Amino acid sequence: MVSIKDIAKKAGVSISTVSYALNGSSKVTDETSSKILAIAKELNYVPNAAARTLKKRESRILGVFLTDFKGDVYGDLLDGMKEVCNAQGYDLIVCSGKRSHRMLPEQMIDGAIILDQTFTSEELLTYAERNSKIVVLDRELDHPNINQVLLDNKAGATLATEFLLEMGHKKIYIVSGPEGSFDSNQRMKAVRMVADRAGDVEWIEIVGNFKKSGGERAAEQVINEYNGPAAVFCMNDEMAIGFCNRIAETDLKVGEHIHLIGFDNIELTNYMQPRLATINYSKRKWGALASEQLIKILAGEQVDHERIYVTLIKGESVRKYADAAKRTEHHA
Amino acid sequence: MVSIKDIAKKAGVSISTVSYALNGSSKVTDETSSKILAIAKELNYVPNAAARTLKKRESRILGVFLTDFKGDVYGDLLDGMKEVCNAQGYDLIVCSGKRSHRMLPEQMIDGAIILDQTFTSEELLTYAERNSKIVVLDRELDHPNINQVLLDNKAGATLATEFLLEMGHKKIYIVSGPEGSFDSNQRMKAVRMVADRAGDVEWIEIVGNFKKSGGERAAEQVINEYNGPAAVFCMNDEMAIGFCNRIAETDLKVGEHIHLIGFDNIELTNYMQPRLATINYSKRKWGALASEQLIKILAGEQVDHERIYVTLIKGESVRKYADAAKRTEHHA
DNA sequence: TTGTATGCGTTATCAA
DNA sequence: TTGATAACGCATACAA
Repeated sequence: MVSIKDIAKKAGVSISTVSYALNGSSKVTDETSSKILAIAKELNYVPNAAARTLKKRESRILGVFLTDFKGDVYGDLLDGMKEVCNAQGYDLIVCSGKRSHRMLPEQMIDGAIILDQTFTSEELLTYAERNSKIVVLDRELDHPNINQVLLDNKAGATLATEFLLEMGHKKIYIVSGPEGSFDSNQRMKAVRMVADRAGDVEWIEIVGNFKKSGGERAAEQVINEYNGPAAVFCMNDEMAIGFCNRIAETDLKVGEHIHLIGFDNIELTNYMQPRLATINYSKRKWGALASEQLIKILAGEQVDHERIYVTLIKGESVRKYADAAKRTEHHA
Repeated sequence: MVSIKDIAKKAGVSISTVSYALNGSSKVTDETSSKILAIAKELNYVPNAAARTLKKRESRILGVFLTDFKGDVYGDLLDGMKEVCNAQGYDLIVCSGKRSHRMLPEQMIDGAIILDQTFTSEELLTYAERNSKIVVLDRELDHPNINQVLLDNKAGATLATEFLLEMGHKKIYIVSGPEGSFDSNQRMKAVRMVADRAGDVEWIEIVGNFKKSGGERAAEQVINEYNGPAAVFCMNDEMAIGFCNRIAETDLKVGEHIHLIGFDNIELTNYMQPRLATINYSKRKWGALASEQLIKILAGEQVDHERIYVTLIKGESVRKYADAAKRTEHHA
């Protein structure tokens, strides 16, 4: 490993001069500076990140933590984050798994964006209390060192539920996320509100897990209880896909007997037959905003919580109850 | 920030005793050790990663570099890597983009797995020469500090091409990856070999880019030149999807007029209508093996290059030429 | 068993 | 404009 000490020796100057030259300080003559730079290049000098981080007490690296690497949501989200980070002179690293948590308190990274169920809120608050800067995308958390950039879950769930009602459906299954999921709870509240206000709606909650398996299990129940067209709101697209997979093994048809809407508008929904109705939002914008907020906190700026707006995407996976009933009759 | 110095002060011992105690050395009495541990906990002590890395000259972090975060291939691959890394006491971070390259030479990470076109081979060789440990998944590179874990591209392309031939196709379009892509070049060689051996086969190369847009552009050309059933080998599934999307806007039908096979067996292909024929391999195993190799190199072990085996997945996107011709006739 | 002292590679303060 | 020197937090050889 070649260090500034080696350069200093070869150049016949002190290490501080080398440091200045390498960092482009104007305190050093152009002549010595260029000599030093030449030698640095010749020796293939590369600064040591650990030493720099130790001394400067910052790494210029931000970390984003994901529950797992498998999610279909992440591509654009991470791209949005990276773009902003890089533009602001930060690197972005993606981490997953419990043992990676340490990077935050150990100050390997300057701040973290959390979309990760393996962090408890207590854990995050502890880190925040010790002065870690954090942006959360998957929970509400109140702390001066924590900022929230959340999906407008209530608006999304309201849009989805109202869409089902508008299409004349009276029996609605809700497939939720895992117990304790913030997104799921928010969405459930909105569903309840809309359904209760509508009056003559029967709605049945099925606890899911935001994974395909949850959708499959929910489908199982819906199939068993089937006695006429039913509407289903899967609280994310991945479960909706699992749901469809299980339905495809039966005589029931999505968009005819089962009317299905998801949440997230992941790319795969474009290729489903029929096209899945779902809730859309800009993943890229979400990521970009999260990074912006984190960088602002790091700069000591005061920032408010942010919200990501959502829209309804209609798809043939949901059709009118009347039509559906007729078709079913016809079919029977 | 609380450091071992603070603990030492509070415990009335020296910093070295604290360091020993924290690292579970047997050199220190259980009594003092537990006292120190208690104080450490009380003060919320967390070791500083930069200092530890600087001193120990290793970070216990491995990095995987991806061309971008959007790829559909990555979920299981990264999971496989993470599993092995964590089991061996390493953390895994995922990086993308040119500015993240520095993490390798700056020794923020102990080693790197490369699946990233933004690295040139010269760059990687330079790092290897300076003693960075590297595993490449997307090119051949010969250096004591570099190991290869490559897909069996030739086998995959051979399987794909032979399948098209077996199904009676005589006109085959090949949609390649971007200029200079190792995977693409390997696959092309195999295609050439198989096609030339078969004799009466017309094959047309279309330069692609491994992205949807490349598939769309290729479809454009195939549509324009269409004069009867044609077979198409897109060198990855993503291009095959773009291809399908463009075809869907015409009267042509995949599996009837256009016979399409991809490469990668990404999840989305399960949901395509008709199901895309493609080449499959275990992404999880690929990732796991890459991590294993890297960790072995780091441990100073001598390792040989590895190969990931592939299999053919038949799908209704490719049907027999005879049938197809008949159907086309019927259709006309 | 514990303490002293040194160095990892940087940055940055203060003198020269 | 440059140099000597002191940190940053930790691990460890060596002394006590």
